[in-house]
Amino acid sequence: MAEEKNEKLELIRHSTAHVMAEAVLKLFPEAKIAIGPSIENGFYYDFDLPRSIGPDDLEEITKVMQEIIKEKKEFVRAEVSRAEALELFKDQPYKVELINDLPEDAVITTYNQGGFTDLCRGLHVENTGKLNPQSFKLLSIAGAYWRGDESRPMLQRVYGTAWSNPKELRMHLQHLEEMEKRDHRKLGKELELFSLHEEAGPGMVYWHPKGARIRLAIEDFWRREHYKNGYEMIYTPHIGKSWLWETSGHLDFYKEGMFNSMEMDASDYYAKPMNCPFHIMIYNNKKHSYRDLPCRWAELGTVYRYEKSGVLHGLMRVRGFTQDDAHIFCTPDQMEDEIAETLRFSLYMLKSFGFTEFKAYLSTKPGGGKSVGDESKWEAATESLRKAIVKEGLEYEVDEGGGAFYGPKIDIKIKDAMGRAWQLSTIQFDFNLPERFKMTFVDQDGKEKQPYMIHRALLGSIERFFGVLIEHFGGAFPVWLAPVQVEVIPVAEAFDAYAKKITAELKAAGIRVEADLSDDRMNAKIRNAQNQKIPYMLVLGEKEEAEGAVSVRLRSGKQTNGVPFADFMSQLNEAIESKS
RNA sequence: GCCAACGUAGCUCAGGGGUAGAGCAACGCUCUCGUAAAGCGUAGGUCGUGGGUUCGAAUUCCACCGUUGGCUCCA
Repeated sequence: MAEEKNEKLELIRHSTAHVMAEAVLKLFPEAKIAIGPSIENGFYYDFDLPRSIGPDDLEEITKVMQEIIKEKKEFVRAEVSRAEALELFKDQPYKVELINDLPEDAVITTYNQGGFTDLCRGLHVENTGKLNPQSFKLLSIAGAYWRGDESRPMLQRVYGTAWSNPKELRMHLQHLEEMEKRDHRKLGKELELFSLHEEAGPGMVYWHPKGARIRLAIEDFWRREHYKNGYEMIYTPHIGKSWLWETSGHLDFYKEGMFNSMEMDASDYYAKPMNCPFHIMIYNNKKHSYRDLPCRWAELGTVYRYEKSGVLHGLMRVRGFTQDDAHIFCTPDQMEDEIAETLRFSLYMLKSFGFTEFKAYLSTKPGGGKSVGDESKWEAATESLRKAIVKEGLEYEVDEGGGAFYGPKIDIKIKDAMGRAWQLSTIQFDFNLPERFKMTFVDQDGKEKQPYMIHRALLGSIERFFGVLIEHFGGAFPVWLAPVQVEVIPVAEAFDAYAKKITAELKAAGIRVEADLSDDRMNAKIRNAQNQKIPYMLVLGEKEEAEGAVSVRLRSGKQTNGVPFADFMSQLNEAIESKS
């Protein structure tokens, strides 16, 4: 059923793209058209236009599209020879390029909807009348390179969304609005969590007190769990001499991603784009026995990468960020257990933050000699990754040849409350650095051997993870993460003393609590606390003071009056404990 | 880095060649209040930065910086 519906929507979307192309050609007869596929929730079409278009043009295009739809023009499929196709599209250079790139034996098909013919393998709805003029909407215009190639011309891409009826369209637009409301950049401002400052450095995150409280709650939990799971914590510097980056190979392969060097005492220092070389310095500080292994060393390591200006995005893509990094150094026969354990731990951590849907991506050895390390190592490592995924019963996809040159990896993507996928965890083998830094351990047979090195981040970067959390919870963090867990609200100044007493007791119990002693009216105080999405509001007045009780209002609006303070405390602690 | 749009008060936004506007927030005063915004008042801006055009630029033009939507990139 669902699949059938998706297929139908795909036809609608792709057909709408054709209608848009016809409309654009009507308005801009000299336009060159490129490609126009259906995508998730909609479609796009790429055009090479005589001038850049804006929102007003979208309206014009929409009107013309609606007229075309009303004409109920039939989509007619035709098979043509290569010569015919080239003749047909002789004024459309992008189409000509596509035709020339089709394999020898390809069956070339076109779709004609009366007046407009497009090179297309189909399929389409029977006629434009099957589309509803009120159930599509052109959303945005963006630049896109022809065939995604930076060196080719930049085309104008028009994005649209299309549905089978106006109600579905309305629901989708509402969904988009909801996503906008949850945007971490907007909520970060409203809830005073963090800020970015162009004058102080783009892509550098400033954590405000409330954001810092959440971060500390995340980090405390993270450290506790890492110690429980056999990790040691280490700290390493933020900058290092060029020797490190020459040895690691970063200066050869990754220099444009690094901040420029600082020259001091005739040496060049660089801000670290990765923590690995530093962890290796600690490893290489002494000779290791097989008995020492595995070493599991974790660090919330802040790294700096000079990301291109156009890719920065709130907390999701920044230039300075903290990886929840760890490196595992182990013997070949420990590898399989270590990988399985790391994956289990990773899923446990993500589940603790309320994520329930996961998908794994296994990336294997790149072809064409673009990799280091011998074949047998790659095979063994890839197999251990695959086994771990299967053991956890995870759904997974294999990205054949998608691994980095230095080793295979697993990436874990989660789905958030809005159904969007985010890549968080990564577990990667590294066959490059142990070689370059000449890492060894002494095995049972007394011979020096190279350890396996596994690089892993569970949350990814703390900044990005925070951004994902903000959007996942829409700013309404679970109690254990909420920057302010309890807001104490006296109904009038006369009860400030009781409010202070309750606040002090909560604070002494380690609760993140705030009292609103402003001269706002109680209603306004509730509204403010509600807008801050504080999980518990304690309203205190004459009755509560007399009974030593509190009236509890949840951010859901649910309230229970006259709760004995001790009862509230245990209810609160239970909520914190259960991470709900 | 590329294409496009945008940048006005702490925030959200209006204005658009001739003395810079609103709401919220802030501050002061009055009100002492029972579950989503009390009232009055005060203060707050080189209109992103630099340059050009003009008698005069926040407004027009150019360059730069940044943000946003995408593209490319993310060994």
